[in-house]
Amino acid sequence: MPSEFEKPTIYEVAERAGVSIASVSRVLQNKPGVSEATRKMITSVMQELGYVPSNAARGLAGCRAGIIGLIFPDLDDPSMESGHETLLYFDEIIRGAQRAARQEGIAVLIAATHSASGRELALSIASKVDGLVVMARSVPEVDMRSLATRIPTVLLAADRHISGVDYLIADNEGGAAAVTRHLVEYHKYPTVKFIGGPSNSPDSRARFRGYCKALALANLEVPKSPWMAGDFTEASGRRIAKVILSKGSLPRSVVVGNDQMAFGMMKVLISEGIKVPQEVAITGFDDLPVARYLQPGLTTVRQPMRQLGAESIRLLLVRLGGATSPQSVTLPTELTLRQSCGCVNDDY
Amino acid sequence: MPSEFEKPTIYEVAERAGVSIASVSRVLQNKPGVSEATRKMITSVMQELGYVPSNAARGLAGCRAGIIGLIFPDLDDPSMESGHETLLYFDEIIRGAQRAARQEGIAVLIAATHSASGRELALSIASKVDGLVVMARSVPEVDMRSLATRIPTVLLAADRHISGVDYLIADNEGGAAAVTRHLVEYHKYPTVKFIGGPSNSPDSRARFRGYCKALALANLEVPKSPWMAGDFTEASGRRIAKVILSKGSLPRSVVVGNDQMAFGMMKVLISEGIKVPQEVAITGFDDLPVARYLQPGLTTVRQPMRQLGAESIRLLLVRLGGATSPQSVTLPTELTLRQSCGCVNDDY
DNA sequence: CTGTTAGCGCCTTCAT
DNA sequence: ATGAAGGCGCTAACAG
Repeated sequence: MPSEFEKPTIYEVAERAGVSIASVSRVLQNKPGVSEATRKMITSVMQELGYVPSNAARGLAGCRAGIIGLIFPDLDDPSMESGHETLLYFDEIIRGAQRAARQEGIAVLIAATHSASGRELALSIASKVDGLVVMARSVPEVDMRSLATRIPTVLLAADRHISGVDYLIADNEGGAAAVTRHLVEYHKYPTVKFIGGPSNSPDSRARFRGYCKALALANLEVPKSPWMAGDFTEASGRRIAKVILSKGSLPRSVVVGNDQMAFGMMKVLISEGIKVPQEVAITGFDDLPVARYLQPGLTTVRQPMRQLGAESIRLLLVRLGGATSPQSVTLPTELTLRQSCGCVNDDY
Repeated sequence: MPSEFEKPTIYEVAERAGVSIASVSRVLQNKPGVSEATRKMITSVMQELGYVPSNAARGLAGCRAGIIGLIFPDLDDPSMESGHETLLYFDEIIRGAQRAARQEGIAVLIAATHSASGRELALSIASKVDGLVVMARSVPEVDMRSLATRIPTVLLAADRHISGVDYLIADNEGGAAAVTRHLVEYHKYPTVKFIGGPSNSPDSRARFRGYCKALALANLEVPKSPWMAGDFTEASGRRIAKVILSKGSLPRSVVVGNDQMAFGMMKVLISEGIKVPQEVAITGFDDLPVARYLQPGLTTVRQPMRQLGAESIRLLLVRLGGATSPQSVTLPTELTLRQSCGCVNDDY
């Protein structure tokens, strides 16, 4: 404990102000029961001393820690040439959460669960925070269940398997249905294939459902399962594109489960001389920042990532405020037309 | 306190194990003085109860909170069409820090200082963490000074004005010199202009210095100040490009202070029919993920953002471990050649 | 309106 | 090797 950093305590403030710690505490929390005079007096002493209440002590004394934990899977695929790709999506959510939290005066703790460590990390985090926002697939379901009994939790983009937690999801089904319909009805492409993500991803499954619904609505044949599937990484998109190329014939259009895979596919296809969208139309899902910079611009479904983050905090606060029953919220998605679907839309 | 969430305490564990809390505490910290038998016994009881020590209590009892705070400026410019742009840079640093922290078993609290709030937020954060990593320009220097006396701090990308804190910087000067030299010596462009960022940005200043050094080394005329300057946003890059266009004549090449401004400039120039790099060569600084997706790919200087994040944690831990004197570390940057400088490098 | 007094959960001597 | 007791800084009843 090499601490040259001596922080003043509530006692010093009280003594210096000639009052009891109770009054100081009251002032700290803007509670009634203090005369305006002494309140001012105390306030000024706090300023003078540069007093900052110890969060630990507060937490212990029964109050909240004033911290919310965000848990995300650490999806970074070391096989990727640059580790950048997976970040964007979560980072946007984190940013949204961070801002909402700050408005409420509470801090945000972030934690990425390295594949294995799930349980351990989650518990360690849980002991430091008042509530948890957990991204689907970052904590094994068993552990999630036990976690949820210890601490208020909001699950992001997850299926509703666990009771007693709040759920927050983007309208994957609707979004996927919208792009599919666009391809089918507007562009009238003869074939529209679907490329899924990990089979255990609720997002991927919901998007596939939306795709199927759109097909059914157009009286087209509805497949039982995705045409092909990757793992939501750009690398898997590249792999899939190569498999497709080796098949000889190309589908006229393909709805890809997320942007990253769509990136990978487009790269490979274009580098092999295939024209996008003239020969194959491609759409993504998420609307990552990069989507608009691609050549051609990627038509995709925009997830309200910031809002997801912000809303998750709101839900948690409601819960912490003593909410009766957990909620389940779905945020809308939005079809974003660029050029990769065949539209001539100019994005700039 | 609508808490149906009952967490077991060290007392429950002790009672259930038929020992005193002291022993439990010893086990918790892997301290000697406990027989192997009781140690096992206690451990199993903890498992059984799903016991997790309260971080607040620990903090209070003199130990550390096990949390490090990251403070960044919330640069999001509402005037930008999409708020994405500013994120990438910080997010990478955060990611790096987050990982390094997790390896050390400590958590990371992130906070973005909304323009005004600086001081307040910083203090609130400071009470929750053991140490602080602060990005330049996120906290006013006065406040930073007082903060630094209360809590161990690492300053990122900041000038060394404050004593008693650690400094961590990327080699901006060297990087800028390297691109400039590339333009001058390799491409032999007759003119090489420099576009700066905010005048109060240490990064911007250092990069300008590097640019000047390279010019001097080539016996070229060295300007007193940047040719023009923006505020590091894409929007300011667009504005600058328009100004340049209105001048009539274009410089053959320009070293831009960061990637975002370079993006903005390229967009405008290209949309006005100017050929990059045939008519104007452009380089950036940072190597944001998007840089490689642009047409043409942006030649830039790569900052080791992840490493910056990781290293900042390491420095802080050294300090928390009772380091004698604060350090000052500079991480190398790397010239990344793509097409916007005139190279024919194929990045895929 | 103000002060007193218990704890909160854990760590840490000091005894045993 | 183990247990008992005090205290960390603060909040939350209670008394005055």
